[in-house]
Amino acid sequence: MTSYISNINQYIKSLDSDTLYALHSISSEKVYKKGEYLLRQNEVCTKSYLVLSGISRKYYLHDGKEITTELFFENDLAISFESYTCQQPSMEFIEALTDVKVSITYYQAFQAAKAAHPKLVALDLMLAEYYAMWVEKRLFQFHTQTATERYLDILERSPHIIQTIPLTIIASYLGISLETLSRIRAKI
Amino acid sequence: MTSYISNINQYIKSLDSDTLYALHSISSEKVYKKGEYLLRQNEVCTKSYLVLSGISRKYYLHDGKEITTELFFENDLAISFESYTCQQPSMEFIEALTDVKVSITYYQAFQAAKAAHPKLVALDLMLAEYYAMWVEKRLFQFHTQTATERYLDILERSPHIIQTIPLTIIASYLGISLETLSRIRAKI
DNA sequence: TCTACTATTTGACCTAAGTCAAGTGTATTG
DNA sequence: CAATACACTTGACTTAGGTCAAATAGTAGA
Repeated sequence: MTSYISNINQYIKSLDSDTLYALHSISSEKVYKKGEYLLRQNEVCTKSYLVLSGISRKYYLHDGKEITTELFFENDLAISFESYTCQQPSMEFIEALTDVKVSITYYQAFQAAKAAHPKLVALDLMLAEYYAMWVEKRLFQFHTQTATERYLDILERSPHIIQTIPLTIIASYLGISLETLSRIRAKI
Repeated sequence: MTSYISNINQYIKSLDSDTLYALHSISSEKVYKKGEYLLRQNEVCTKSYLVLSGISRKYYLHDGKEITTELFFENDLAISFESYTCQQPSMEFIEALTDVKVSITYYQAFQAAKAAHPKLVALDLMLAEYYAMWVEKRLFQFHTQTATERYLDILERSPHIIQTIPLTIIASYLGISLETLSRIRAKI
């Protein structure tokens, strides 16, 4: 599954220049300042954001607490999946944790491009498959790993996360309280 | 998201007869007896199973315990998603909980059909999107609901599950121990 | 019907993680 | 520099749910 991203990249590289041009022509760059929102709750996610630089996160509120569902780094595609797919109001927020440069593509424009360039449908499929596998893996981790194991996993796989992001957000991404995360860190 | 299934069904109905025929011509029916396996761990999920009748489940083993990840009823598409998508060995088993009649479509045949009938790529995309939203929702429930709430949710939404399926399996689907489920039931 | 299983319940105790509250440290800014 | 805020830690206590073990149902076959 990890290699699936390289599949996607290979597929993009293999696209004819006509299709690639169609894709580029509907994308535009934008910079969000740290703390700004790319998407707010109840808004419809009408755009996808390909992160060019910086870090952002997706979260929702539950009982007044923030539950971080995804962290977006360079080359990640930041959307609220259900809101984007169904073009319905989003439960989730997407927030810039640092200054973030993104390439924006509107849902409608991409749909039109898919109609004109069928190869983009296959690309969309690969992206949806990748996301489904990613969520499956996250669910799997919550079932099989303790909080400590999940923390160590991040620490090993993506140490840059720990350096850059406040512990409150890491804790909420790990599905634990800030205090518990602090204790886990003290033990190690 | 619930309505997304009807989107998919509408889309299937809207397909031209040529595409529909291509789809039907690569599918075949089969019956699995209660207790038989549609897929075993380490096998590659080379087929998709559209459940026509009966119930089956998908699970994996962790520390000797079975973790049920999905229950399949009539009209559900039973696959091990990552194994099917990447054509890699599966972590998961798919087991018939009752006698199950399925419509089988081979991965390779479906890929070929997609190449010949581009509208099937869009169908595949919708199915992947639906699954991604389904897994997202399940993750969301594990984050926001207690075991009792999750049980009540099933009880309300799909009471037939509780009647037909042994509690051990329901407990493992809810992510709790059999004993805890029994206590939850005693309280209500 | 009796036996042997399997399914479910109940009890006693344990543990990971949450909650509330009170620190300490470290920025940032007026 | 003081002051306010933010980031993190630590302590004391609570709780949901797990584990192990034993007791009851149910149920299918000899």
